[in-house]
Amino acid sequence: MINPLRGMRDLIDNDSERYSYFIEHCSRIAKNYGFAFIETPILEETALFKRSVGESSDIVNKEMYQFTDKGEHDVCMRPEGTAGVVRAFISAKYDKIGGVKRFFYHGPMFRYERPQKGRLRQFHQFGVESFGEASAMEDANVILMLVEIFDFFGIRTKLKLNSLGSNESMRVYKEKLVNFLDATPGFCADCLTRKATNPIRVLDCKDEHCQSLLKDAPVVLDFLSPTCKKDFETLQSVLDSFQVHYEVDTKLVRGLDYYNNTAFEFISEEIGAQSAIAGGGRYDRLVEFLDGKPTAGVGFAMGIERLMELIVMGEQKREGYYLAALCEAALESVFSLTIAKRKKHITLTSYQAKSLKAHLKAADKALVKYFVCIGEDELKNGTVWMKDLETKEEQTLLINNFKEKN
RNA sequence: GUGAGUGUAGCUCAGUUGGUUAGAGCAUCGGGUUGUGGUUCCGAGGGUCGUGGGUUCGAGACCCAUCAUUCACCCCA
Repeated sequence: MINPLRGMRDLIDNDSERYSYFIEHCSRIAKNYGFAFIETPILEETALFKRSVGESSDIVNKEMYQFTDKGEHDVCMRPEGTAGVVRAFISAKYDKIGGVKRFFYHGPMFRYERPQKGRLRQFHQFGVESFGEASAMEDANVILMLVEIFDFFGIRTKLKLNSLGSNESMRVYKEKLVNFLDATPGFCADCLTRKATNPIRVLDCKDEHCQSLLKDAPVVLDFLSPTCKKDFETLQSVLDSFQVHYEVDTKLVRGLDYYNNTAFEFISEEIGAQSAIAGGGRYDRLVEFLDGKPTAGVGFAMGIERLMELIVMGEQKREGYYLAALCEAALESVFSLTIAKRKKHITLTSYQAKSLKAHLKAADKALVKYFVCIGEDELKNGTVWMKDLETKEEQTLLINNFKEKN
């Protein structure tokens, strides 16, 4: 028997239903917010991710499904969605045209990691990217959209918010932080390596001792320029006005290099250690990184598998017909009735003549609303016998009347 | 990449200190005399006990290896 690869799962039965339910309503909400569907290739040039996600990130360093294809191209299965959408934005020359463009996407992402609860090698994200709108109102806009999505699905979340500032202020901040780390002994081994590779990652170390040492560390927000500071205040006041609860967490840093200013993360406490269910922020320099004209950008991505654990589906209601033959002679007309009924309704049938009881059992299990059968009596009279499996009402009607019935 | 736990029927699991033909519940299928489902009663099918080696008169139980899986670290959605 061939099993799926490690960390890869089939979307089947209950899961596939929840998946399409999730996509359906996220798409609807995204469209209402002015976003249009985009689908980009799963396979891209490796350079795209190296330049956008960043060489210092673990995603690029050790988690990419990277290989050389038959044409000797260095390619990679996308580990996240933003890079591809930005590339598509530039490929379509929208950076040159200017104006505002908003996209939403969903689909599989690939990271070669050790699987655990809420973490797969092939997983799915739903995300949005907004281009050309520099106002902090747009940051608020995408956050409000997430809030609406979580409200719709009845998912309880916590929102964490931070501002990373501009490129320059971040550079100054990192310097100060490294100075602080150098002057403070006692950080764990992981933190010491982070200090060299990506010092701001020290801030979200889970080690309690490290966290206590960080009490006196410099804080990003203190380094913001007046405009960045004002933008962050605007964002907060909009969220306040919509009664969106959030916590400013100056230790929130994102693992991807392209973020500036607003960074945010939605957390759930009900799904294990991998608690981030959505994350995003502003990336005003990313289009430029990928050879486009400087264009403001902001977006987010949600981890669909993590969210699916939190979605409770309502009870399935009965729907459609089950047509059955009680004797061999009725099989033909049952089948042609079935085909006719399918023009308008979900219609199931069985190709075998069986006892009424056996058919009723099957119809019941299939959760149809109406059971319809033809046996010897009906055949003789040109009728069908119909039972509503919810109300238990029964009736006999002429075949033609049944055909025309809605 | 690191650490710990778990692999017995489609699913959830029993299986005594190693001892005959490996069990239950659920699910599936069939039946309970006349053409009535979800709740009942009876019956049936379904297992190379993850795989490979070893210890033993004898292994589902013990040992080693291997694979898979789960959880956590790392990291992230």
